[in-house]
Amino acid sequence: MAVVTRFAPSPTGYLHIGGARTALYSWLFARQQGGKFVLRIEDTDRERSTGESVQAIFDGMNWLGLAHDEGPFFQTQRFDRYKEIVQQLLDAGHAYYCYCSKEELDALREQQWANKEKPRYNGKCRDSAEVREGVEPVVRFRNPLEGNVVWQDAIRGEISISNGELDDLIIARADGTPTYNLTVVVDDIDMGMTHVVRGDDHINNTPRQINIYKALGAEPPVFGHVPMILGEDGSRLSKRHGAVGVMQYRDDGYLPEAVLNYLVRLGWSHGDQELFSIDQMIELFRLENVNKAPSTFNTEKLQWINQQYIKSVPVERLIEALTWHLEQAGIDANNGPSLEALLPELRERANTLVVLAEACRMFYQDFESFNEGAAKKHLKVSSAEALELVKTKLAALDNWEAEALQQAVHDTAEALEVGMGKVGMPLRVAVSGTGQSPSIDFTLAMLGRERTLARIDQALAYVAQRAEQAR
RNA sequence: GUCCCGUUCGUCUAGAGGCCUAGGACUCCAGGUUUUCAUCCUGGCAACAGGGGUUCGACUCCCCUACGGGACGCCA
Repeated sequence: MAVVTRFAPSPTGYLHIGGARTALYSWLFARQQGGKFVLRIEDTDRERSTGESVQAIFDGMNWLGLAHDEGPFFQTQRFDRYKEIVQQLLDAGHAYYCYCSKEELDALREQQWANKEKPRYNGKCRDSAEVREGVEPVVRFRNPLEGNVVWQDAIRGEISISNGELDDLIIARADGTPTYNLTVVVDDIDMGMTHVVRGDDHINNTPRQINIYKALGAEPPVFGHVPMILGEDGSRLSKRHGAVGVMQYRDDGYLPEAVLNYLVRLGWSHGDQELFSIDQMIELFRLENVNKAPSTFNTEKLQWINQQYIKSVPVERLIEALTWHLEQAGIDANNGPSLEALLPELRERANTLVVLAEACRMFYQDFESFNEGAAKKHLKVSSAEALELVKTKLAALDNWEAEALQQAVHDTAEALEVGMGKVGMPLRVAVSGTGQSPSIDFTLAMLGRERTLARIDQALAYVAQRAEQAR
């Protein structure tokens, strides 16, 4: 039978990192098995579901490249189908009407809690529903009283829960709308789901759902419950931890392939391997190798992985991803050297695209002032001689190429009988403004003659001003 | 409280009874390369939650305890 998996978030917020990992695992499994990956939006809670959240989920999945084969399906568009199933369960005696009020139920829960019992519905309407005029009843599922529900979890192994722990859950609200545990089962049956990979907060729902499958005469799918992801401080991931929506990682300069690689390794591994291409993930991923314990998110490792990708991804791909950041930073990449020429050097020294975009800035924009620390250290009054001489030598060059440029700097140091640092660093600060750049020959070559000479003049003016002040 | 699940360096993890003097990666520290920054290279610090069993032998199997998490909604 062909494998079908799904990702079924409820649109009550952005796509967070834990959901993204669950989606990735589900997607990888489907791809590996040559199956289908379905996207379903579980929006039956109309109070909390929003259109923005739906869009945020689409954006996140799209950015990560986790394409679905079917859907997106919206549960709110399938209410007729759920009603049909509720009626079917009612007719077969697997469900019944319950007239207990919310107040009664609250009181019951409170009492049970006080008695140190597990709060459960007491089954008051299970056998003899006392019809109350003017009260719209809810529909409850008639859960078996005896026995255990046992399943082989693809990640956790065998899990067993006694039916005695379960109560008769509500499958349709008083207003007739269906609830989660029903819709999820109906959808997974209708959509032919063979494997359900989801967060382990659903472990406790699984036995209830299995009972519904049985009542409907359907075979339950294979379940795999993935552990949650904890925030950096070891507590539950929340907004407090900053970047929790996946799109935030784009904004912060991460490549989606790096995020995916980080995510796949968070809770899963293949020996000592750290870096996986998408194809390798698809080939090597195994649900049974997913860890059972929750894992803690670690930005430093994500950054390291991101850096590995920035260094190794094809340059066209890097440009594609970087373009958005250049725009955000207000940098016009047409106003200078080609990114194809520039990036091979710059990519070695950036761990995010934000940092990379900033490193590009000096090649496309002039600056008004020098970094204070760098200028103080390297644009000294005594640096003027070296700057003057190197400017003269550079200006005299016929061809503006790395080798000749390097030679000019070298000759200057030799002529003045000083170390390379005495010439290179003032020059670097002069052209970059910050004191940080790739090798000086490459930097000058990319910058071009005109900009280089103009910036040396700017630095000379600064030094002169400094000399003036010193007097 | 009840039930379910989990527990190897600070973090992500390897480990399927002898291969473990517990390996790799990130971070950190110390060196080296680099005129800067970064990359890169070398080396170092650092863990089997605790207690009982089972076994010739336990990180690996079983039990208990502790700790952590989850669930217990007319939320999903």
